[in-house]
Amino acid sequence: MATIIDVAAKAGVSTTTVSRVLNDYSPVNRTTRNRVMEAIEELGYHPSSLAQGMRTQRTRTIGILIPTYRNYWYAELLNFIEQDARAAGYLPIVCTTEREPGGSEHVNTLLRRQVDGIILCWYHGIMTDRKYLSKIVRETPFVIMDQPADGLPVSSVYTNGYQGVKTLVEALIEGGHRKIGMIKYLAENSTSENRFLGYRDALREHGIQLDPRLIVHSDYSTEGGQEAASRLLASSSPTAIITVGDDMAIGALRHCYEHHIKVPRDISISGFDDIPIARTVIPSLTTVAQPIKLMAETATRQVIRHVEHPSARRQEFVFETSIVYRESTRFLNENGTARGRKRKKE
Amino acid sequence: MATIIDVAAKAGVSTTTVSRVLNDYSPVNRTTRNRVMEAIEELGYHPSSLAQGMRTQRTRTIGILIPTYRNYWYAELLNFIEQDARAAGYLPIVCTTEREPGGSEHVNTLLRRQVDGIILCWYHGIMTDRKYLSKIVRETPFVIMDQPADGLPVSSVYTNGYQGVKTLVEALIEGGHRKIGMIKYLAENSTSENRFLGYRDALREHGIQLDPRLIVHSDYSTEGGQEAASRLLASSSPTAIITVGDDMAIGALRHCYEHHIKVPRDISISGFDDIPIARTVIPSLTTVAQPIKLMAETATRQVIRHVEHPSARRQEFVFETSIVYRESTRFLNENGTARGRKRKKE
DNA sequence: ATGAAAGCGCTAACAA
DNA sequence: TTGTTAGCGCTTTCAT
Repeated sequence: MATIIDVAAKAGVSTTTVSRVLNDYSPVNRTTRNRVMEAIEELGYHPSSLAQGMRTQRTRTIGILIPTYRNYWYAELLNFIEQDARAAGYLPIVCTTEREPGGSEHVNTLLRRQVDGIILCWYHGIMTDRKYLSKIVRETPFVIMDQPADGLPVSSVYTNGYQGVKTLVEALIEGGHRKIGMIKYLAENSTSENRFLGYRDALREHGIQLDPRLIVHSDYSTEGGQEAASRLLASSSPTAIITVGDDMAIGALRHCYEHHIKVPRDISISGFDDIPIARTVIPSLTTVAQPIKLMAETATRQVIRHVEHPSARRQEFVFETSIVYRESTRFLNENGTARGRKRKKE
Repeated sequence: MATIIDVAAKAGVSTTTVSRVLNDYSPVNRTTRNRVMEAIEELGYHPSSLAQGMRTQRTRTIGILIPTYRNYWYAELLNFIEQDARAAGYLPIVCTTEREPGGSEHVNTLLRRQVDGIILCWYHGIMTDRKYLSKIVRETPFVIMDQPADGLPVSSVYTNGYQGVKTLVEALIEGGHRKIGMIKYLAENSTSENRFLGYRDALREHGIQLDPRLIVHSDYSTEGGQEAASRLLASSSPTAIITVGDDMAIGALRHCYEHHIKVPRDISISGFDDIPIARTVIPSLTTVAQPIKLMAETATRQVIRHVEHPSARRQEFVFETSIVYRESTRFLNENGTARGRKRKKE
């Protein structure tokens, strides 16, 4: 690979001048500039990001920590983050934490690479080492997604899952459902837990007793959802099942199909996230949608802002959800049907 | 961030010694080593990959070029590649090319970052600039996935899609299907085209005339598949539809559902890839499976091999597919049913 | 067993 | 408008 020295030699100027042309600052004579440009062209020269990073102490990379690529929600998120980061001249470097839930290992990997900032999609088990985390966030701009910052001096971007699920469950109750099953994730995962609390409070406010047999745990996977639905239906007979993730809901659809339980005739099913395939599965999935594009944009913009203005105020961004009613749910009475019809639907 | 100088100062040794401890070469006195380790620990020191990369001209990163994250096949691939790369001490850096099909822009981005090697998932439109590509592959280890190297001095990893589709179509024909629709991608995309040729030859060898109304084009997306199915069924009435990608097949399932065409009773549908959700969709999808884990492993191993042994011979790895029969296809006669039953099934 | 010093490719004071 | 020079943090001869 050609270096700046080669270019300088070829153009008959100093490396400084080449650098000036490259970075387009301070006046450079037109003819000199042209000579340099030509040399760059001919040599197929591209400045080394490594050397630039060493010198400027800025790499124009941001690290992204997600649990896995194998989840439409994160795929979608990455898609938008990459788009926005690129537009701002940054390159995202992604680490998945699925296999090493500790996470601090990955943060180190990113830090060693001198990433300028990190977007952390929290997850159960990850970064439980708060002492470590609270030290790191002082040195590197951080944005936490999916969870509140919880005292850490970082910006955070997440959704009001509590209200989303609560609204959905209220609609189901008003639609005549009383026995509503819940497939959730571990209580330690506050994202899942908040969604669960929305479910609990909706029931409570409608005077419905919480039935432990209607609550089962699972991971966020399709297989997990399928298996959880089987457990749920073995021990109780809900008229509706809600889940804290679309993948699990899709798994539940599959379980019902295999056991000749018609959705939504025999049972209503809903998810959370509104991943792209939610509208394609059969039947299409009622779900609580997060404004993912906006969230990605906010997180990216925010982390870059902190990089470029270290003293910028840390902020918390909480987005509201919207319920998307599709084929997988139905209301059991006139009232519910009527209310359902009034809602956003497709 | 603490530097090696800070560590050296704290431990009362030279930076050379610290480096020796870090890289674990040449004898270092036990007590000295311990002092250094302590200093490293106390300072929370991690060597800068940037500085290491500058000095050694090796960054232990590999660049991955894929069209998009929003496709289960690539998500799956990334998952395995990351796993294998990490195990070998390399960090993958992913660029998606969806929005800039030219691709060379992205290769430059990666090259500037001094990636040690690149895994390129070819795609229609990407890297049509062969002159550029043929220059680059001489400087940086490359592995091309999904396509043959086609004269370029690089290793390649792909599947015999021709044979996979041919076998599937033959089974369908023997199962009584005569009018078989095909949803493919552009002819310029050799991956899609090879799969198409398998279809064409299977028909030809069974004396079935190729009917242009049975062949429609689409992108690799779910929406595209849905829309393509609608076009296909508007102009002809196949008893089966095969596609060159699972996403498109899932879209086709959706189209049929919306138009009360029962799968597989009224029409059989199949995909290609065997993405994880193929077994979950309703009905579950018959598809041509690629040995993705093995392919990811091979590509990763191969690119690292070229990095570490520049003179290593370039190789071509062609994998065979296997047909996974699921619920979305049926045979129209005894013969087909019998043959179908004998096949790998789940 | 340890250290001094050069240099990887670039940028930014400072000088001219 | 252009060039000289120092130095970012590390590794690696070459001495000692």
